[in-house]
Amino acid sequence: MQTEAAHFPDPKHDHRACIDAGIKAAEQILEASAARFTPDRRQVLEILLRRHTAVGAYDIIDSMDWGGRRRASSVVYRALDFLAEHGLVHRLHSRNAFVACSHPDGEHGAQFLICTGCDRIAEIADRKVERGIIAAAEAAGFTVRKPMIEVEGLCPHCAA
Amino acid sequence: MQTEAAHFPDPKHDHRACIDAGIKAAEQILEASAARFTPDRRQVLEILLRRHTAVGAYDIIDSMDWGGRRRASSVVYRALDFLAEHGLVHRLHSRNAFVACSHPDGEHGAQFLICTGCDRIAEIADRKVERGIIAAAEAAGFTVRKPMIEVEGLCPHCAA
DNA sequence: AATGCACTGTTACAACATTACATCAAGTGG
DNA sequence: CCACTTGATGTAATGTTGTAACAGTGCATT
Repeated sequence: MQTEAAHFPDPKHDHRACIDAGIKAAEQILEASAARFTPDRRQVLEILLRRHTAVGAYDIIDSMDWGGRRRASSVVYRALDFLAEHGLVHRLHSRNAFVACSHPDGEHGAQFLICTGCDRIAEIADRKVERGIIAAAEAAGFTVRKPMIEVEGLCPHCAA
Repeated sequence: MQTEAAHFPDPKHDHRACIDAGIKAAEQILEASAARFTPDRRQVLEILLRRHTAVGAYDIIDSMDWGGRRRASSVVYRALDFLAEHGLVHRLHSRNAFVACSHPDGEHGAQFLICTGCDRIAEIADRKVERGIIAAAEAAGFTVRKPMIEVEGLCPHCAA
């Protein structure tokens, strides 16, 4: 895997297109592993794709269109677990919230840049950072399984 | 600041000494900033120092000696907020739990190695990792304010 | 038709965290 | 000594996030 360029899209980018791309990618990935893309799962992913921010589970519930009838939180947590297993969403521990994966290509570690100005998230996958962590851990005899890196700060638009 | 060696102490180390050292360091730091080291605050810090693991707030409450009378959770959260402000404890977001700082020397970023075998935590402060994160963020035009790095894996004793 | 399986829906609850407000104790200036 | 301020404590109530357990449903397979 290459190092991916981090990406804070212009606030006025073609958002419809990036939602469609995310859904399409999900369809392919799920079809490839014979997993079902049910209406709840699709809707949860769409809600996350509609924003470039992290969204709390209960916020997702509020956004679900269930024809007036509100469902229990477990419905959404189940969909999120499923999507996370397939690498389509990530959990942001520092916010207790979830974000759509910006490059859903199977399992991958990731680092998140979280703008405290506009709440938007950029996901990067910098191999150098990952290697640095692994090296520092090894120096302590520690075997890395799952690095979690979440960085708060200001995106280019908010810093300006 | 130098890069600090990560540290998973031998399970049989002189634990009494490392608690005393932590308390003593806290006394100095708090005296220096004219902050009060009240009994609740001292006891919370001691409970965290007694373990090398992250401890949940309600677990701390259960461990407090209040002479039989249980206090409300806010008492402990207040003490934790205070200790965190003074750099004496850190919050582990991936666990919703708290850990005593292993080198309380004023403000510092930190990375945590979390053993999923024995739950013990090692805190490291690797400048190279920190610089790597900052560099990767800068490449996206992102200004780093507060990096959070928590790595799950296996400590030397559990890997063996 | 019977079976098995993945998914759905609901209740109840566990775990984590904050707000609001009353009270208390120590220090300060009158 | 008293009134006042400030920081800390005590408590109840509530808010937020996440799971466990179990019944039901739809559908493909045998």
